[in-house]
Amino acid sequence: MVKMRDVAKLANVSVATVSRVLHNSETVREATRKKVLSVIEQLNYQPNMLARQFRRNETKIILVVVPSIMNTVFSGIIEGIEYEASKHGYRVLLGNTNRNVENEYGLVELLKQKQTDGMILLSERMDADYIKALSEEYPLVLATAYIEGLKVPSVSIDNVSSSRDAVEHLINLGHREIAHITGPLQFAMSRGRYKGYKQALMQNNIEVRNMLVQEGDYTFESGYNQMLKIMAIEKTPTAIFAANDDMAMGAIKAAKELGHNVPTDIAVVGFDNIGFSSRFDPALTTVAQPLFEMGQKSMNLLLLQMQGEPLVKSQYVLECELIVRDSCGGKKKEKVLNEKLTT
Amino acid sequence: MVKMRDVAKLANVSVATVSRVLHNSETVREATRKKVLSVIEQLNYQPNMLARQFRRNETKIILVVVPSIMNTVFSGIIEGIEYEASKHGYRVLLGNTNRNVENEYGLVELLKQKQTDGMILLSERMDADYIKALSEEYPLVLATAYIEGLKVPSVSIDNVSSSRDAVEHLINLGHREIAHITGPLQFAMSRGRYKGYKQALMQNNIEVRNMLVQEGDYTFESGYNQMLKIMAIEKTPTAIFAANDDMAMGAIKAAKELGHNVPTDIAVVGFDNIGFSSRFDPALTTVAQPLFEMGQKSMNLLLLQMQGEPLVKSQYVLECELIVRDSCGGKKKEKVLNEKLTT
DNA sequence: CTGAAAGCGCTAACAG
DNA sequence: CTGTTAGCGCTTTCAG
Repeated sequence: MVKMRDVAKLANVSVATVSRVLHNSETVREATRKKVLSVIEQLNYQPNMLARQFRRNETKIILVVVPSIMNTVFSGIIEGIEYEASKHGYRVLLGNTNRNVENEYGLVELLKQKQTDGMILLSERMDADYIKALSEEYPLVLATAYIEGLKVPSVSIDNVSSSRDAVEHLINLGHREIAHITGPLQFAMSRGRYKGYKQALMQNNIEVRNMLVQEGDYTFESGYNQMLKIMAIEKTPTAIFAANDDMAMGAIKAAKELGHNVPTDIAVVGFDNIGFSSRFDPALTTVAQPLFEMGQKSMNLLLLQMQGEPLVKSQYVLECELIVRDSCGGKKKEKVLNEKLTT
Repeated sequence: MVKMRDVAKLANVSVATVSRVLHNSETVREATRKKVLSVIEQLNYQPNMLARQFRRNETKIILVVVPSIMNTVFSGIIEGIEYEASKHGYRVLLGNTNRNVENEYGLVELLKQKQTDGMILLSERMDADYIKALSEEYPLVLATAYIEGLKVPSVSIDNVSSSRDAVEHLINLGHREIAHITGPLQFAMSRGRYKGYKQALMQNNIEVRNMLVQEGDYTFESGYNQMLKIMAIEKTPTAIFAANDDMAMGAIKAAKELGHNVPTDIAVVGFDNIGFSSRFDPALTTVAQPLFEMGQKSMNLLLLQMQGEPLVKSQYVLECELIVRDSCGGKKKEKVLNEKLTT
């Protein structure tokens, strides 16, 4: 392996000069720089990054911890992170936890051992106090997840108000019997979306009926199953608000199987605007999170920390947008495929 | 930052001994080991991995280059890779290229600069000769992709025979007018699947009609558009074989919009068995790749290379399986949700 | 503008 | 079984 010494020797300069050339230091005579560069080319010299990282004690790599890589919500955020990171000379690597906390703790080691300069967490499985402590010692940002009460730098959405908006849309369409399929209620996110649902009903003087609220686990199957349960009760609802798109689609599948038409018999609204929601039949009305922007914001927050800046504001909440498609009957059936679809 | 010297000093031993304890060397007296370990705990010592990596010239990290993270095919393979990697003390990091060759070349730098011990490529965008040269110098495995003629270690499926099987299934159901929506034909994968389609027809004395073959680009939209084209020709087909599930679903959407029923009017078969294929309406008949196994195999091939073993066999082709669901009418409509769905 | 030299923290001979 | 010590390749003062 050709190293800096070899370059220096052949170029008749010192290793220090080679190093300077490599870092575009201003204090190198043009002729010297040219000579060094040509020798670098000639020898096909590649700096040993391990040595550099060791010496500088930084890697220029940031780690994004994802609970699952096959989820368009995460990939959307990651795109924003990558965009912003590359602008600032950082490389993004992903650590997949497969929704396993153990793996999450394992990846944190990379941070502690300085193998990555900073970390963005796209989940909230780890112990809150642990995360808090970690964030005091290392550059860390929570995206989507947000720990109530803890001042850990984070970027999230307002689950409550965006759910409220979604449900209000249904109310405005004339629905009064609206069911809700929640996510697991141990997650703040699920509770937030549930809360928004209740607020919308209450603000419109609609009674919240417990029977109409069923807890799913964010999977398609749970949406399907909870929908069957909901449709088995005496006074069936005319609309469903599911806490995510997967469950919304499961619910629609169940409704169809029971012989109901969506949206004419039952209107459905989801949450997340996953890639498939526009392709589903019927195309799903859903709440879109500003994923790219969340990624950017997270990365910026992380950069500030890595630069040692004091964070004036460390918790950001971004706006969601309700995407009205066919599943809620809120707009006339029109030609599909007229919006940009992501795969 | 507490370092080995600090531990050594407090434990009254040399740094060498601390290092030995850290590496479970047998040649340390139990008492000494205990003492060192307790001091490590007491000081909350974390070895500086950058130093270790630099010194040992290895990172124990392998990099998986993915063209897109929101693709269940890739995530399936990655799971297999991770499973096998962790068994052998390696950590897996993902590099997302967003289907951009530039990014791919950029990630290769990590390998060249020794920031990762090996690399698994889940794509084939880079120049074949470049990959070949790279693989001669560094541990490298191609998964799914496979470069015709080049002896780069790879794990793939037989696109030709698995497509042939899929199309033969349609033929066995009585179809003789079978259309094919291909992927971009500059990819060997697309050509392979196309070839399998033709072989199936020819082996059954069915004429291959050019009009029935349309080139898509693996997106849902292209499946939709090509299907519209296909259904516009005079003698419309009774079955469609799409080169992937996304296009198959797009085709089904088009068929539905044209007033055709799937599968009674038109049977559809896809390829990949992506997560959504079982949830689609109708559930999609498709070719499942042995993703997990492919991941395992790739990682094993990589491990052999990293251990400097000579590869006796470097190219592996694994078997696919045809999953018969509702979209081809090949089995009676039955209760859904009876198979394990992945999200 | 350039060179000499001192390490960064750890590992691995080698010597005891 | 344990300690001493020489670097790994690079960056970065400090002199010149």
